[in-house]
Amino acid sequence: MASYNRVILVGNITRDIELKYTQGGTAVTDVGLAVNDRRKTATGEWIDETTFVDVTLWGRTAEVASEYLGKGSPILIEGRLKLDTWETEGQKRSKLRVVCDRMQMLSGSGAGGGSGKPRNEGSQPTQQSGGGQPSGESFDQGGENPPGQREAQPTGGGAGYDDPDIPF
Amino acid sequence: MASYNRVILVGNITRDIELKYTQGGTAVTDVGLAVNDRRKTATGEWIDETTFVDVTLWGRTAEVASEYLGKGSPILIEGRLKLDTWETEGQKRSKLRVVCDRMQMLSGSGAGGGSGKPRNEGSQPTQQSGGGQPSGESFDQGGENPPGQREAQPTGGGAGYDDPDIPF
Amino acid sequence: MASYNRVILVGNITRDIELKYTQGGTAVTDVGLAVNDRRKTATGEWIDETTFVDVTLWGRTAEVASEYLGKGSPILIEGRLKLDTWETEGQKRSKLRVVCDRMQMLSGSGAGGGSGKPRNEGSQPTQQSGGGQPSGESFDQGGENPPGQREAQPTGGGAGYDDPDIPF
Amino acid sequence: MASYNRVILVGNITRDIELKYTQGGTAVTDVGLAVNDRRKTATGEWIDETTFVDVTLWGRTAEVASEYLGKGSPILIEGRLKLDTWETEGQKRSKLRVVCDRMQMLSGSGAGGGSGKPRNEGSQPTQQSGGGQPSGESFDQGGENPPGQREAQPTGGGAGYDDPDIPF
DNA sequence: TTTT
DNA sequence: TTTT
Repeated sequence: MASYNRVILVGNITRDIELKYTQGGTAVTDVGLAVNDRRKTATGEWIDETTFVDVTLWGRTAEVASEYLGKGSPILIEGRLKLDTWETEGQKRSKLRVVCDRMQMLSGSGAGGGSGKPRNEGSQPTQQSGGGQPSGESFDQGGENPPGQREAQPTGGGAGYDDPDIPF
Repeated sequence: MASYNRVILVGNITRDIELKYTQGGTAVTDVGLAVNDRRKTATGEWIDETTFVDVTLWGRTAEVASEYLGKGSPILIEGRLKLDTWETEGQKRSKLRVVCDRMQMLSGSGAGGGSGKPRNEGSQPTQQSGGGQPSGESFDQGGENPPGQREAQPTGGGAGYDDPDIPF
Repeated sequence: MASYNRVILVGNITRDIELKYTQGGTAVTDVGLAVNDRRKTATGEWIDETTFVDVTLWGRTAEVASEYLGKGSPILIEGRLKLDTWETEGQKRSKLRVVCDRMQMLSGSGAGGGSGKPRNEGSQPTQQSGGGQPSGESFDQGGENPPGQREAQPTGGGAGYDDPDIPF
Repeated sequence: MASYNRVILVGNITRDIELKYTQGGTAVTDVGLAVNDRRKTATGEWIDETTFVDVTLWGRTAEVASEYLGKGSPILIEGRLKLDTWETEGQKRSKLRVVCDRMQMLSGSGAGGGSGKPRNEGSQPTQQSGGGQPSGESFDQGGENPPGQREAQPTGGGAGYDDPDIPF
């Protein structure tokens, strides 16, 4: 019954970012991430092993990514594993991906493909971006907040499960 | 400029939970956590090393903890390191603690000190509890949500930084 | 160039554990893990979403798992994502899995399907088990060790990349 | 009984690195890390909160850090919390620190204070460095290794718990 | 292909 | 005691 699901990756984006919007107006994008690992074989050689992962960004995080990041950009992703399942020609298929809860750009200011100037239109720059998902109802009754809340960007709307644009 | 701050601990609660409320009505509690580690010394002996950490829970998470958990209860905590600083007798002091973003009870159903029946009054049982901090404004404009949002318990209010009850 | 790859999961084992040995004598097993998550839909309902992941355990960790764990057992896994790739009928296929670096049993002493008595033959009980992979050469020149090393179970041999039993 | 202890930090080094060696010849260093976080206050302002943490690096990781990193260098640290305890003037004191299991430089090649050319003498460059602690005895019986072992730098010796140079 |  |  206990459960926990956390993935933390640092890697490079493998293709330019295509921002989409759900019917409901929520930004989404599927970022390809290459995570390189060096490890030693039995014979003592170092091999490079790359893990390619698809990472789904939602809401403001998706928008920020599409503005500031592109192919090659280094990022840190915090998210969770998610199993997509579908059927093709009567065949059940499934695929693990990562749904991003938090994204952190890692390119130094000045490095290409990274932070600094927006790629597309202007917008308030966001180096660290979390929570593409609106957290539903809030019980905030007085303009007060406990301290310590993470940078949870307001998201630009939301889309229901029945949204035809959402592939999962 | 890049930054990331994540702590994940599994351990046992070292003392019963004292729920407090800030002036603004937000629940808070400081949970003592003992994390045991076994490691081998130079001489090949196994030693048990315990790390004691104070973990701050906010909002609904704090309430859930005080209802269902007590001394000895095993839990998983996801949070971040936070440096408290203060002055005593002209001396600057500081202390690292963990601020909890997510709490997961680990006691099996039926085990003492854990989940199952509430310790105090009734309430909707919550096995996994995240986000004691209200996420501020929501831009949710139409009852739609992107899928994939974590179980973010509604919090019972909020308290500002100037809240005298909040020790940090 | 920077990279990091970390997965932390808590879930339940979905099938009994089949221990295998590589030609070189290393224990391996592929554990099915079900990670349950509750999240809220757009309409405010709670849905249960389960992520099924295959987790590869090596060496002593695999042996410990096969001795003490079975279908239903709750465990915590620390590992990394790994992309398996192969070809079937001229079709490139790939699949993400998790390779376990560390395993932690979560069943309370007394709970079924968990720690406590070995499932099969006897062996020194190991609650937390890490590092199925021998770390290769050691430069340890004096029988001394820095403190703080994690419980790295001795592994039962090793198998090279060319080992025909290893599927990746 | 179950336990887990994991810390993952990205931040900037706050002071130049002083490499020390234990009596046994193991390299050690205590790195100051500043982890910056932005969060929103009750009144909607963004505040910057910095968490200062001491991180202990051992063995090859310590050496690599002292060669390639300095004040300001961005790094990712994977480690565990450790409670140091001591007594001053009859007063029990304690302090949480992080013991590093893995270090990843994050400065782009070319960025100052980071990777690229060694700071001091030459050495094989190591971007990602893990495991300052020798893993103790190995049961490797045939020169074979299972695949998938992480880049575990050979460590430069080891030091026992009774080593007077080791402050914990 | 699945666990609580 | 502090970094960007």
